[in-house]
Parts: sequence; structure tokens; C-alpha cells
Amino acid sequence: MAVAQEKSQELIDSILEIAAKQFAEKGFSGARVDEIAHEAGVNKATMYYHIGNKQALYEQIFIEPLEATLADVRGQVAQTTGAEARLRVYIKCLAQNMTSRYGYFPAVMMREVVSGAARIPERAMRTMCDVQLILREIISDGVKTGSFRTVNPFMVHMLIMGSLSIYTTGGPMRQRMTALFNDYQVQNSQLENQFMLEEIVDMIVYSVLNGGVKK
Amino acid sequence: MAVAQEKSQELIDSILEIAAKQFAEKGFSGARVDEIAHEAGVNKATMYYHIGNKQALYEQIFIEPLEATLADVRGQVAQTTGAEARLRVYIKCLAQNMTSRYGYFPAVMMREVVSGAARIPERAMRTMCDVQLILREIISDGVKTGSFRTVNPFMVHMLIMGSLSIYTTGGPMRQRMTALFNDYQVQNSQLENQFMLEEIVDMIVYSVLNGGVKK
DNA sequence: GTCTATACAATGATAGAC
DNA sequence: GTCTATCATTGTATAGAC
Repeated sequence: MAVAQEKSQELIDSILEIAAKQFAEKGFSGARVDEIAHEAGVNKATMYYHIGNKQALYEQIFIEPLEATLADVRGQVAQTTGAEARLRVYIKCLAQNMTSRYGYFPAVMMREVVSGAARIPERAMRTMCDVQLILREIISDGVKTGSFRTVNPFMVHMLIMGSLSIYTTGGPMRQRMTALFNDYQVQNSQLENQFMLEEIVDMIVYSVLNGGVKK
Repeated sequence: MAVAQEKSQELIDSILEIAAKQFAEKGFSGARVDEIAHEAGVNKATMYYHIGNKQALYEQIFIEPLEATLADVRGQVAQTTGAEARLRVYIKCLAQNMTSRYGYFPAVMMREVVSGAARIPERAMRTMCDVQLILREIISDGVKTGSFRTVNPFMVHMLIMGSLSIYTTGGPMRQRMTALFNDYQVQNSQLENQFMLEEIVDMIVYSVLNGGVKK
């Protein structure tokens, strides 16, 4: 019985991964149940038997990415000392999770944010709060020791999530922009390079540091 | 004939405004042609006669908000002197357009960004480039006079658009967050107040200024 | 230019056999 | 647990009368 459950869970996980990518690409209304089932290589009726309807399928995809990210951030921040270093690790770790293993997820989340956040499960909301609490602790620590200026932690959160979201999801948009700038003969160097993320981290850290970054 | 054209244009404009709000709320796939026609108070067939299909309807809504914003930003920046003041005006003016008259538009744009930007008309892309060129000039001026540190203008653009987008579209999301923080008994003051925008502007300006903001 | 009626193509969901 | 076949509904789009 335990084996059967495990196998069933494996099936469900593979469906969820396909579903997440479809939802990320096309949004809730744009994603097609038929296509998800087909791409996942399972019969649609089977999918409904295991998971339920489209809405249930959608809600499921929020859990794993967020909870894995929380664990990762928590672990990496705990291994680091000093407010500035911790802030850097915090941002970079978020970015890593948003670009690699769960690279599809930011698109889903951004759509939710602009759609009124109504479909985000409560459990996912709580996980996001937990992540943000880590940031709050880093900042209040930095302010206390004097390395950070007095900033509203929610503002920092918005700066981080806003720029990371646009960075991780906006690849195609940047490509169209770059093409146009080329037409305009505007220099647009280093628009799409490996140092982009580093620069974002630097900008945000700089906006928080007392007296700017020492080079 | 001129009068008839004007009246027709009025009708089209009113349809476009309703359409824009529907697309903003539900996305391209989520918006319903029936509902748009109904809310606009016109017959669906009439709407198709005047505008074309759903795609054409969608593409139209990008033009006016962007071109009006470009004109507004251009005008206000021209009336201001000094790199820092200009940067502040630039950000605030963008924010104003994104929250008042064209408050529905950021949601449409964000969806497009995460969807691959495939449905944005070329003309709209060009307008966005023009807006960004204003920022580039402000920054290169600030760097030249020494009031700004050397920053990648595209990074600043991402910081601005990212945080403003999340700020303008993320109201409901923040509400859910705030409710949860209350459960957690976490102090979350000034999360939703009139100074929020000012704080965003300050954070971004600070991230660019040489040696921090003088108070 | 406008409206009624309808064609036509999906899409989410399930009943029922195996 | 899985699959085939099918349904009910809804969605975009247009033909054709006025």
C-alpha cells in the first residue's frame, strides 16, 4: 500500500510540474486541461481522478516552490554572518530559486499579484510571510548595528521582488527592447549578461547601506 | 461625415476603455468578448464591425496609455533642472500615470511581460523605448556632473518599473499579507499609506546617488 | 451602421466499461 | 485505477435582415 501511494505521488508530481509550466506560460485561463494531461502523458480522466478540477491543480503548484525556497533561504542565511552579507545571500538565494529549479514559478506568482491574489492558497501566503520575516530580521539587525540606514523593510521587499520578478520573467521583453535600441543606434551594452543579477543585488544593497558601498 | 467619424471614434474609445479594464482584470484569455460588449453597452456584432477581433481589440489598448504617459513625462522632466530632481520627477510622473488615469494599464503590461511580450504592438514598444531614453539622459547627465554614481541605466529602469509595477498592481496581495502579519503579531506599520510612493522614490534615488541622500 | 440569430470550435468535466 | 466516449457549456465570430 505504501508503495502504491508512493507511485501515485510520483505521478501526481509529474503532472504538477507540467501543469505549472503551462500555467506559467499561459495563465490560469489560457492553460488547457487537455494539453496538460497530454503533455504529462496521462489520460485526462485519470488526472481528474487523482487531483480534481483545474482549480485544485492550480492551487497545488504553489506549495512546493515556495516551501523549498523558504528552506533554502533559511539555510543559507543561517550560514552567513553580518547584515550586508546576509542581505546579499538572501537576494541571491531567492534569485537562484526563481531562475533554476523553479524558474517557471515567478510568472505564475506575478500573474496572481496583478490578478488580485485571489487564487493563492493560504498555506502559500504563510510561506511567503515566513520568507519576508527573514528579510525583516536581517534589516532590523543591520539597522541596529548601524550598517544599514533606517529603511522600511516592506519597501526593501518590494524593491527586491519587483526587480527580481521583472528580471527573471522579462527575458523576451528585454530582447524586443534591445532590438529596438539597436535600431535607434543606442548603446545598450551588457543588457543580457551573467553579471546582471550581481548588478541588481548591488543596486539594492546600495539603497540600504549607510553611506554607500565601500569599494 | 466628419461628425459621424467623431461619433464613431467616441464609441470606439468607450469600448476600448471597458476592454482595457477587462483585460487588466482577467488577462487576454480570461476576458470575454461578450462581457466587454455588454459592459460597453454595444452589441457584440457592432463591436466586431468597428474594431475587428479580440486580438485587435487587445492591441489597441496599448497605444493611448503609453503615448500619453510619454508626453506627460517628457513635459514634466523638461520643466525641471538638475539630475536628482529630474529623476524624482521621472519616477513620480510614471507612478502618477500608472495609478490614476491609466491605473488599469500596469496589470496589462505586467501580464505581457511574463507572457513573453508577444502581443505588444511594435508602436507601443517604440513608445516605451522613448520613455526609457529620457531616463538614460537623466542618468548620463547625473553621472557626468558627479551627483550620480556610475550605474547601468537599464538596472535603474528595472528597479523603477519593477517596484512601481508591484506597488501599483499589488494592492490586494498586500492586504492579504498584512492580514497574515497581524496574525503573526508582527508590526507592519505604514504598509498601506500615502507616503509609500514617496518612500519608493527615495529608495531608488538613494541607490543611484553618490554618497547617499543628504537630509 | 446596428441587431438577431446562429454557426462552429473549443473546453472543462464525467459516466460507465474494463 | 485507467480509458473511451460523450456531454453541456461557453466562446469567438459572422451571415443576413433591417
